[in-house]
Amino acid sequence: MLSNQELAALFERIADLLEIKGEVIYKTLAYRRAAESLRGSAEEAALLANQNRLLEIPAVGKAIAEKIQELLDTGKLEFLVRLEQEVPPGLIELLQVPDVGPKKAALFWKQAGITSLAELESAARAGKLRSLPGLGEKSEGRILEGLDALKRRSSRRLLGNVRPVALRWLQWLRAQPGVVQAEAAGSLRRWRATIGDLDLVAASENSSAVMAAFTGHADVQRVLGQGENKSSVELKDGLTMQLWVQPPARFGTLLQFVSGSKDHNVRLRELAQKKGLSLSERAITAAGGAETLYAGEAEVYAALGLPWIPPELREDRGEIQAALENKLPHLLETADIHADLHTHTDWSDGSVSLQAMAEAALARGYQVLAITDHSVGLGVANGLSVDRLRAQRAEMNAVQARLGGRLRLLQGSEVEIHADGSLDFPDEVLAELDIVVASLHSSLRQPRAQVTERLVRAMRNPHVDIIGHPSGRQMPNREGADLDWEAVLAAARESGVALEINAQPARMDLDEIYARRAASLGIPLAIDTDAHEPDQMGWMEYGVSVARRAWLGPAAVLNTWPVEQLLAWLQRKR
DNA sequence: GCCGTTTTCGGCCCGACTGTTTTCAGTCG
Repeated sequence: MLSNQELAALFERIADLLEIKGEVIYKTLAYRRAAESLRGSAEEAALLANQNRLLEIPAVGKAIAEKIQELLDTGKLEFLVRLEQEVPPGLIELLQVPDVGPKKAALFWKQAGITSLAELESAARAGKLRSLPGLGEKSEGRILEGLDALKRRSSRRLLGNVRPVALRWLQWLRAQPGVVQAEAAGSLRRWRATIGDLDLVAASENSSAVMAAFTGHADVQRVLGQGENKSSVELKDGLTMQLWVQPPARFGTLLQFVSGSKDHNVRLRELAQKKGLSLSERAITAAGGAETLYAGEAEVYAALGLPWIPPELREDRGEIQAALENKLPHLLETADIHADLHTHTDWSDGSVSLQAMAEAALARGYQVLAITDHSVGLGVANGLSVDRLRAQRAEMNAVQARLGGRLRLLQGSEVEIHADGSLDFPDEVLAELDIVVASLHSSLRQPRAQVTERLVRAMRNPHVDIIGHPSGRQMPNREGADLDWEAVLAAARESGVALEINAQPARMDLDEIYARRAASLGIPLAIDTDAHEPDQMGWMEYGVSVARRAWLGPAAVLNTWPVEQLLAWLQRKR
């Protein structure tokens, strides 16, 4: 059974091959849009196909729907098989090289017989590229540098790793002479879980001085490009970074443009066009050619008849339509959170005492803290036996007595879900706890039916309150379990269990797609840091960002609820 | 290939930067 992600990858592949083949650009664009739309859809195409509803997927029309159906029915696609006979699939990897696009890939193939990265590299080293039409020595050199960069470059990086770097650069940028204003934009501003390049924007009347300081910065390894409005560098650790500069009067359109996403911007520009306007990073231009400049981003949206759209929503997942109808959601904010329901102490694999975690929660202004150390089955994490669990309750009571009414402690467990779906503690032990988070940590690679049934069985245990990091993914390397999400969500709704948005930057699990779908089904969500030390409680903002990208407001999230309501919910099945 | 109260046919975002091309094509975001 092909997942939406797998289908999307196949349509991207088709788009790449068509582009190299020289197909009209709008056809390849249609495949890419369909792929992106599948990625953003929580409803599995397989399910929609059964209900004859494939055409409901945005950007999927008759031709692509038929191809999805064929892929689901047969696991193959005749159209793609033929395409791969026409265009060598090895050419697709050439597109990863900076400065190599479909036209050059086709040129290398047709005029030099190159069909792989290895062949491209040996041709470049032998000086055979410079004689191709439209290329010279410099192009050949850039391609060699690009091949090197490709080897150094790891995949996308975690938001949690890049964000601190970005904030330091922003501080540096704001301190440069002539810089009036600066922001981090791009996927960082949209809080995507992973980041490719880092995009910074600045307002200045003296862009060349700012650009010179940027490209001359001590951390820069290599300058990839330098102009008046835009420069691009590779840092010593391999991260690539862009800086865009416009005068302060144009900062609004610049910030809007660089924040993306690309698809959001395309939609916005189409909307502008319908109004007879042309939107760019420099201005909004009327049909007659008269420019209007915008210093602020909200005014750009206003000029198009829209309320300001929070960056987290700018993924072309219906936000422009919602804005047009004045139906944008009121989004959750970190300040709405006053509980963390999944944390660890030195009773298991956390690094500090229960008392220290409680103080950290107080320092954040929380009203509720759940301590959920691991259960005995997770031996590597020093999981608690039943005896130790009961001993921990005694310590918790003592700490609670010292805290008085300032913070409500909940004794919980992050209880292992065994490979068969049974739990690591017997029911009578779970019944003693204030809160139970059940999680998968092992045997994540079980077949779909098995791992789904396992999770469903755990949810049906009447003592389970929350499913922790439901997919089990760990970015960038470990994929989540191959779950049948519709079955998981149906079981969650039926059993009254909440699903976690785990805020660890490497997890961010549920992701925004399934969090949005879960909330639309009325399933409560819990945003938890899974902190193993006090500082990690600061990860809450990453969890909140997932919720915002999922269009969630405070009401959808357990840890914003008034304490009495939360406690009542925890008692719901007892 | 998709899509539509300005269209079921004829559109489909816009500009910066680079290299090679003497006026522009390719790539990128």
